[in-house]
Amino acid sequence: MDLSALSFLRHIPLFAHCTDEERAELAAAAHELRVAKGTTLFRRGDPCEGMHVLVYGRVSIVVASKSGTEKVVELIQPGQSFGEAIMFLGGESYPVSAQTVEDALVLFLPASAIFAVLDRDPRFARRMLAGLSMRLHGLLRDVESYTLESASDRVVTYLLQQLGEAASGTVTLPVNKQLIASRLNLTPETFSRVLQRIVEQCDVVVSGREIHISDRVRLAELLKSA
Amino acid sequence: MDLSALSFLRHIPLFAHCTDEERAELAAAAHELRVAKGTTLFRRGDPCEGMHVLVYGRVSIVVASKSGTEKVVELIQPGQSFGEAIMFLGGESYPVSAQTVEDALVLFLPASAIFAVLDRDPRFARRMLAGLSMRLHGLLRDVESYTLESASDRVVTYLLQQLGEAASGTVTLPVNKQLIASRLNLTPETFSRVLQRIVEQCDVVVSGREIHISDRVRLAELLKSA
DNA sequence: GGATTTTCTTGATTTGCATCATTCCCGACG
DNA sequence: CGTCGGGAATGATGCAAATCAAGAAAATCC
Repeated sequence: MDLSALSFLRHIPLFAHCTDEERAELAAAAHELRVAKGTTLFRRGDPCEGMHVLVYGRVSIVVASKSGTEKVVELIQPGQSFGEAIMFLGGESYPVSAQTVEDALVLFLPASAIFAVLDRDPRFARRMLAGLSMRLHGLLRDVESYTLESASDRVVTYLLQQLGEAASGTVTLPVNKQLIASRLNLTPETFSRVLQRIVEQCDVVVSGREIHISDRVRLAELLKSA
Repeated sequence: MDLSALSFLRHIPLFAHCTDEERAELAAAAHELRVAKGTTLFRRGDPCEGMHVLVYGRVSIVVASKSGTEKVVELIQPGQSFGEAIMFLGGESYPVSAQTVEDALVLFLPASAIFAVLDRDPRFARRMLAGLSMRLHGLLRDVESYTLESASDRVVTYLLQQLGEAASGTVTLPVNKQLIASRLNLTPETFSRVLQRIVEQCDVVVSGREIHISDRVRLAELLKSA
């Protein structure tokens, strides 16, 4: 158990620059969770006693309104950590729920272990601060797109972002379209229609979760019309 | 200059538990900015070389879309810090702009000074992590309300939050209604109409920026109808 | 391989909020 | 004192996206 956790940690950006002893210490305290698709790792209101790191699989972070509707606020990819922020607040319970979208391997790191390393290694503290800052930055971008971009702008922005720097290429949606739609704060219906419009106007081809973009610039044109 | 900065820092939560030497060190490096209402402290794209702390006055953090519309993402109150997150990312430029809404006094703390203290005091690192986490939590709540609450729910939620625990009382809007509306992601017109409906249905009285709420529960009722 | 469930698409209709356009209010200031 | 100007209220209209309602297409299961 600890052995594999140890080797995983080495490949997680947040822990990549830790010393071997630090990683060993963390690995010793870690719990490996091998969980099936659809498992809830924690739900809103649960006490938070540590942080999670996703090794493989996908995890969705969702908020639920009292009217029952759920919304994906974040899709966690392998290598990403989640739940740190609540841990640092101390004594707070989770404001969101986390569930696996596929079979997954998750490491759970107890708060005590993290704090122990944190107190003794300022470089780890810096990395942690940078990690939280990046998360914050991401959420800010989300707020920005939710509040002042239109539905189709959000889809285009998302595709361009997934495409990265490349002028053309194929974007593979990490999860099914419903979840992507929720992540972009639109209904599956709207997402479908927007995608269709993009296909018509920007010679983009969609087959299943694969989206082939032949010209990045052509796609970006759609944003200008605003 | 340094003398007053020193005494200010003692009253800022983030620095309240620092040692006197640490605060002295920070104060020595700090710049005091006394700025008039309407001053831009930084704008999107500017390089980030440190963090800001608001001593008095109000500061609005805004994002701007390419179509020219601006949106308030956060209203900074005295005692709050802002701009740390970008500092920790290192070498990034601001994704938002900050401007004063009233005459204000702002402390600017260069990154080097913060990092110096950070590297030597793990307790300060923890406080900083907690601070960022709280910010993150706040943004998450914003995302939640933008995406799954209606306009009137957002207003009610805001009022209840400002009211705090009290069963009744007066909420004073920190800035004018246009900015509050923007902060809640609605137009001034809609804000006005929603307020009016609240006045009619929940015996709430509005006079200028003062909002008298006679019964918290009565106000909260409006949320249930969803 | 066919049946059943889930996911995705497509169409018709509704609606909440923005937008546009006035008007009203109140403090500032000559 | 009047008038000017930004902030706020109110009314009429438009529109983007949600909702409702079926189908079509995949994926999953026996």
